[in-house]
Amino acid sequence: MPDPSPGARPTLEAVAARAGVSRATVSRVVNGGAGVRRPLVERVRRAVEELGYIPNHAARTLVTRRNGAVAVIIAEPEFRVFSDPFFEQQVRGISRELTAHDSQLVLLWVEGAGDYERIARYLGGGHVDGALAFSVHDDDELPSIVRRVQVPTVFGGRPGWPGATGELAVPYVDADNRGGAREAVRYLLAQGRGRIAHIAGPRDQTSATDRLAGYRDVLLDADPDLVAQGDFTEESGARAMAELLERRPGLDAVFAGNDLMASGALRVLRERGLRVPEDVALVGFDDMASVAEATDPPLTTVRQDIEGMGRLMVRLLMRALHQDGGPGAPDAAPGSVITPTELVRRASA
Amino acid sequence: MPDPSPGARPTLEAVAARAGVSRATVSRVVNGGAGVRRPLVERVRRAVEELGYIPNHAARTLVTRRNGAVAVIIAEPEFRVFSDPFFEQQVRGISRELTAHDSQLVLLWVEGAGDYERIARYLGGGHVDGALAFSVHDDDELPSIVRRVQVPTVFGGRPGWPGATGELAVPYVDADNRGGAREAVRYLLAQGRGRIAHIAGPRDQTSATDRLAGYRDVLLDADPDLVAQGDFTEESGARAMAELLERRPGLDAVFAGNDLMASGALRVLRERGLRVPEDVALVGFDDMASVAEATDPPLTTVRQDIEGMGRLMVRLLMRALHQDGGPGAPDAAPGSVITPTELVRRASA
DNA sequence: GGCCGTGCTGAGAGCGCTCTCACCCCGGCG
DNA sequence: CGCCGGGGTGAGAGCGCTCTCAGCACGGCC
Repeated sequence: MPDPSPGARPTLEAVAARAGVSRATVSRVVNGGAGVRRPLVERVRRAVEELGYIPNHAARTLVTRRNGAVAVIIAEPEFRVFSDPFFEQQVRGISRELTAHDSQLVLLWVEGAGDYERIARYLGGGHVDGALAFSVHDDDELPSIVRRVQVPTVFGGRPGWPGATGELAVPYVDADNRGGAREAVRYLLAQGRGRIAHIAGPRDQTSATDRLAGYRDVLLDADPDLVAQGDFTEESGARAMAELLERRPGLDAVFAGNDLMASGALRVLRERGLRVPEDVALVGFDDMASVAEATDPPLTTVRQDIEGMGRLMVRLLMRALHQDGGPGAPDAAPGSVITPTELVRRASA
Repeated sequence: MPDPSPGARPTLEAVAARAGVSRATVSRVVNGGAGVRRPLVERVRRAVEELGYIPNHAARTLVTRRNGAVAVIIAEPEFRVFSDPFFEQQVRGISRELTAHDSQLVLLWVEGAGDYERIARYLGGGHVDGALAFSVHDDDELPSIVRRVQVPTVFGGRPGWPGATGELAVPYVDADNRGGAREAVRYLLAQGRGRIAHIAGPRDQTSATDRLAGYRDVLLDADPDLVAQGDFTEESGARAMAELLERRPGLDAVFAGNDLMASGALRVLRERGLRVPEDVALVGFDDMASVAEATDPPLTTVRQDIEGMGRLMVRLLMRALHQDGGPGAPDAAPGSVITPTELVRRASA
């Protein structure tokens, strides 16, 4: 009875008819009900309920030019993308915050370099209100694409391409890698450690170079041989540790660029019969639960609120979106945000 | 010059005007150009090019009732969802196939039990053409929801709830777990192994119970003490192996429910001084690269084409979608598909 | 040579919604 | 008591596209 033709979804029109009001009034009620008298609101609400009315998204988008969807762009540089627990947490934060903003998450998986054309077309097609992108490489086309198609975009991780701080700047959210690194090193210093080594992450990722910079900020005249190169993998951490031990056997502390490398370093340290933290104190970065808490001894490390960063990316984007929305405001670029880190003391240092 | 007002995207109308044809003709060309004379097609194409015309998705959806989007529903039972390499590969397959079908992937992350209401509303709102869901638990609400809101849905993994083979059946894609298990056990048999143990995965996942069933298919009168319970984690594999060794020290082969458990079992085997495969042959399942190739010795295991399964899920869904599309065909449920597995011989057996 | 396909093209009617106005009704004021 | 102003409501014009159907030109047939 409430639904005359079972196949067809009820429209605004149907609700209006049932409630005995105009389409406009129903629309107002559905969108918050501001400026509609109480009894009418009630009546419309009831009609919506009875008919099981659900607004047609496409129709709404057609006129409002908003589609309540945000693209999350994943450029796959290597094998692990998803499997990165880091990424999972970030996406979770994004998903949650998006839900809170009544928006959907559209996943755009870039399938290699040739695929950017497709991405550009999609982004340019106005299918999404904005986009979120991750730690793009320095030569990535993404920044120029989003600029060209004018899609508000927030990046995860500080971009490192030349000019990223100037005219090619993009809004981003990143942890305070440099500050966190400084804190870690200062902590080691405070523990009385004198020869603090660093295992650095890949040179083309700002998260790695920023941490290295933080290390140098504190240890202004650090012995260059106390810095070894890794690539954020466990394996590379082990290799770097071995190298370090060979070059500077007397080192008494290691600040690793991330937990994975710290874990590799720890393995080598124990193999060589060095006690942690007695002989060598060890600090990681990330506070990746599956690693930092699982090692023996558990890792003292620098925590960053990854899920929070995801949420923040969305919030930044939403702010930019609501600020103007319409075209003609080419530079409503949301500002970037650096989120604080926190030293988590466990047993390794 | 081609673009009079820089802010505004060109519409069909604009293209029509520029090409000197009607909107209808432009529409025809944009959608394939069937039934339009050659020269006109060219002219329209050129106009599209010059204006940089991109069809408005919302407008199209409004009339066609198709939105070129498919929801991927992730119900998060435990911590790792994304981080599961299994899942990553599946999503990659889905993403690729969806792209081939010109569709988008909308990620729906279920945030706990109370969140199903939101999911139902979204699915019911006709925002997506169909949905893809994964290895739902037996008491999951998802199947009943998609049934209620009538959204064509394909499941990944054979559902195990009561009635799943009858009136509550849903279309799914799964690997031939049972057949693969049979092959693995037969292989062990052919190697002359007589006391073959099994480390089973969680009882509430059909992938695990199917593998156990396959094991039993071959070893009809298997000693019940040769089966130990695990939960698909490395740790549980180690525990189960220890148990097995205690109960039946004379076992000469182990078929583990997945590679992770096999890896755990391998660890324990070596700790006890047992040689693999000389003393105990070991076979895993999944052929998860990061595990099966990394162990020492590398694992003989049963491979399943995970990415292919993802693609298949999409293909099944698309078939159901194109088959009818409109309402009124309540039971256009696509059939299920079981994909073959393959035994990969490495050094562990 | 007239008639009927056949093949293209264009006109126009929506799809379901939002949003601007015009309108109406009422209270307050002159 | 008439007039003005303001809050509440409805009418109607689109948003950009698809799709049906009418119309037109052309060729083959009787």
